Amino acid sequence: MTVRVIVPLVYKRNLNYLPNAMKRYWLLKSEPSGFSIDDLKAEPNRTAHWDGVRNYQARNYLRDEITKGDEVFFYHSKVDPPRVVGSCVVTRAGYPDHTAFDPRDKHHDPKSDPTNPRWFMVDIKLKKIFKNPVDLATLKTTPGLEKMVLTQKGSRLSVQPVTENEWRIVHALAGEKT
DNA sequence: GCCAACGTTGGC
DNA sequence: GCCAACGTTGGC
Repeated sequence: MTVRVIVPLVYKRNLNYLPNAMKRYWLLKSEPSGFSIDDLKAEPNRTAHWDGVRNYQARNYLRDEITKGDEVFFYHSKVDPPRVVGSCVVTRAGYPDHTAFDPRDKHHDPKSDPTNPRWFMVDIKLKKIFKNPVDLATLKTTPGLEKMVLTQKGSRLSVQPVTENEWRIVHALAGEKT
């Protein structure tokens, strides 16, 4: 009898190398005029790839940190009021953003090529559209969210980490269960 | 639509 | 490697 043991050899995360490593939390910004949470809802299997990020810090999170099973807030920017509108789960960890290779694409980047991709994306699946979205002004005045990346002055990172406590507080503000 | 805050580029 | 100029983000 042959017993096969499949051992994952490489984990994307340097620090959390156990299979049951605690999941982490993130926030993704999108202008709803381009891609809204309702657009995500309309996608097959309510799942989409998060393409078009062209900022190195955000890219590093997408490529190196965010992994399957992590949870993310969906945030609508450039609307009044800007607000957290729902939550999603990551269904695929970082992989090359193919839109960078396409000369006809809005986000084309000739410096990224398939043999050495510069930009990455993840897949997310819609979990919940909040009945009561949480607007930025509320986040900025809520105790416990003083250090949240989103509430910092001048913060414009479109992919950002969220602590577990921030995750809980924002859900409480939305009247949602975590 | 304005513009402050950021991030990137490129001359030197 | 500095930093001025430029481009972008995103609240307001």
